[in-house]
Amino acid sequence: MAVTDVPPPVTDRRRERGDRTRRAILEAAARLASTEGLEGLSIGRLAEHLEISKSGLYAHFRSKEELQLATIAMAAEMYERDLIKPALQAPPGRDRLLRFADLFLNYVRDGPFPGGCFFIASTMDPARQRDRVRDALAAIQGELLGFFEACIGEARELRQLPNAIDPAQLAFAIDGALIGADLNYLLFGDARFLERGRVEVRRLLSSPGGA
Amino acid sequence: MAVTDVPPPVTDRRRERGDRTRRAILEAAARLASTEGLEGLSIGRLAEHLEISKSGLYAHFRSKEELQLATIAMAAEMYERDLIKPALQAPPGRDRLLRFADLFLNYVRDGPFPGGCFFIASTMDPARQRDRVRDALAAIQGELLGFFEACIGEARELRQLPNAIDPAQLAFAIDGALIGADLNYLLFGDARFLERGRVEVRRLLSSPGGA
DNA sequence: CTGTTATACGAACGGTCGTGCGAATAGTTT
DNA sequence: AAACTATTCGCACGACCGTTCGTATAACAG
Repeated sequence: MAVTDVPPPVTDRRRERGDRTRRAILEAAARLASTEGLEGLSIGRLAEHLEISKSGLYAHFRSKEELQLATIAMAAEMYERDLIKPALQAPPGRDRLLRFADLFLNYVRDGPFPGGCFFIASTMDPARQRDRVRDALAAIQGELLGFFEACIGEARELRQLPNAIDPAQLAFAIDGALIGADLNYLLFGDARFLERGRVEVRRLLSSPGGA
Repeated sequence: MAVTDVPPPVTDRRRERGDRTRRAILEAAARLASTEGLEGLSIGRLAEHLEISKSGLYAHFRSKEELQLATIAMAAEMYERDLIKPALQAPPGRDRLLRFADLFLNYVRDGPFPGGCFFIASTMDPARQRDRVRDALAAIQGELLGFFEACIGEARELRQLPNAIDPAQLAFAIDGALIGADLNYLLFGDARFLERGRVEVRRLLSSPGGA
């Protein structure tokens, strides 16, 4: 049966162009969605911003929900590339977590998303009422909390944190400090809140206070 | 000049009906805006939900922005009545702050706003790009942080907290715990995150760990 | 009663939304 | 060169958006 299962001899270089524009669309969509929201992001404005036609853009997605899901996936890819991977260069445990927090807080101010953290903005978006959007966002937030907990577990093994702490609770506290920094920074336009987030994460990870 | 400056002898009871419907509109608007967002809240749907005509509703406001601002004011009034005033019944200092946190977290789950905390949702809303909306939200968030700091100051005078702590930093941390509880609860639909918020606030206010 | 005024309504406006379709274009393969 | 196909476009649709306006209603004043 699988006589011609050899993949169509790599010939299809015809799809390259489409993939490139698709990526360009999604990067602009992610940027725009951080300020306009996933639901408020309109296909017309996005097309205008990219200087292509509305239908030419729309041809890449079967519906607005698909565009939203693809935008979330693109944003996740960007966070992976810009924050997670660099943080993994730091030694495990507390150092890695501190590195991530610093990278994140700088990303809020100088990163590609003018509306602060893309995922915090999306979590509060009306689009979260679509089940598939909610599931996608929850999966990513779950991975983030898992990453925090993993670092905390490593820190505990390295005796950087007392054994008594609850990793899930501490991960929640760190997450809250980062979210609070993002929100207050956006609302007041005052970078001191980013510094408060930095300080708070360090305080949470300095063992004496402990669990 | 002011011969007839005596205010029209209180006669105007004619405005009573309008004020009542205006309040009804704004309460429904605040509820709806917590899920649809301040910008996504449409006049048509709001009118349909209230079973009045679109123009009848619109007559109460000169523009959508005015509706948004009035909705924010109504929500602030509700928070004042349901959270701040009751919290002030508790003794000053740590007790008052803990009482507020508990009230807030219950409000997220059982309060009149199906989309969690109205103000957290609104802060991430595209409507924040309107200057007057942003200013109104920032003023309220500023008052909240101020309330936290005041309680922390009282707690310090009552020797419930060490003198070394930074009230602004601690207020920021408490705010972050509450925001994180709201966000994660909405995203995962898991009430354990509300409990994590409760625990975190208590941990932050138990002096030993301190600043 | 008549007159006044606050309140609500119906209908319509110009625009933009998401979405579909058939034709034109461009790039690759024979 | 011709044939094929991925990509893009122009155009149109029905629905809803915020907003305006003229009109009806209903409560009060005199």
